Amino acid sequence: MQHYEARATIAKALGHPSRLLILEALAEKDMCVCELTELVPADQSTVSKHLAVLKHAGIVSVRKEGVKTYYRMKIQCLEGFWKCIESVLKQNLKDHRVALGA
Amino acid sequence: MQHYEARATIAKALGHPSRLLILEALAEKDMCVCELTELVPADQSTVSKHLAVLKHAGIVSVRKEGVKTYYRMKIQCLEGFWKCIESVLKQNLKDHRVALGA
DNA sequence: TGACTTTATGGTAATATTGCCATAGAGGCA
DNA sequence: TGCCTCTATGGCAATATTACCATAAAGTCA
Repeated sequence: MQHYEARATIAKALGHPSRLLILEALAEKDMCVCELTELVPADQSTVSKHLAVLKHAGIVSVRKEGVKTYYRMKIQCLEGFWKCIESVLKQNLKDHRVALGA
Repeated sequence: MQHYEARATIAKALGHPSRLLILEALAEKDMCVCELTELVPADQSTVSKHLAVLKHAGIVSVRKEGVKTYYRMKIQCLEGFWKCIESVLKQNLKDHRVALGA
């Protein structure tokens, strides 16, 4: 059962809109907390805590540069995953409309 | 931001060990609640609620057969995703050990 | 009909998550 | 040194999640 705990930790870390927004930004390039704070509609302390969650799950890594802290995306699995998920959900919608005769 | 809400709903649904156990079982074959209840170390009502979460996220579909309710996996994205995640995490561990000179 | 099985749901308590404020610590620079 | 920026953390209140129990609804079958 603890095999699933590790996976659940990853999934839970992905389970918040702000964190997904952060991850999509980090997929482009490393960013410091100050940049991410401008991006995310939330307090700096809140962003910092979201980043701690992602760090704890092993999804991002941290690098200090002077007074700034840069976060870096550590996994490349997300884009493909969401693409797969969304194509399935879109197909389901289509099937549903057909089933309704619409 | 609501684009991320939909994804977060999916991720949150994956964010519980019991639900991951259920999904791995459903990846093999459709199963009724009674079968899943034997599998998961939790009350039948708890399993039923976990299934409702998965259903709401669009990850599984439902089919009634007499008195039984069968759940079916609707997405095929999970196995590849976890494989990707775990290979990355494993590589990180390896790198970490090398960095320590172990 | 009555007994039984299967499933879902309301109630409720325990726990976890979230978000903001206030603040502390660390680095950079005049 | 003094002041600024950047970041993390403790505190706390609001909200969400989880799990169990009890129970109701629906199907099956004698």
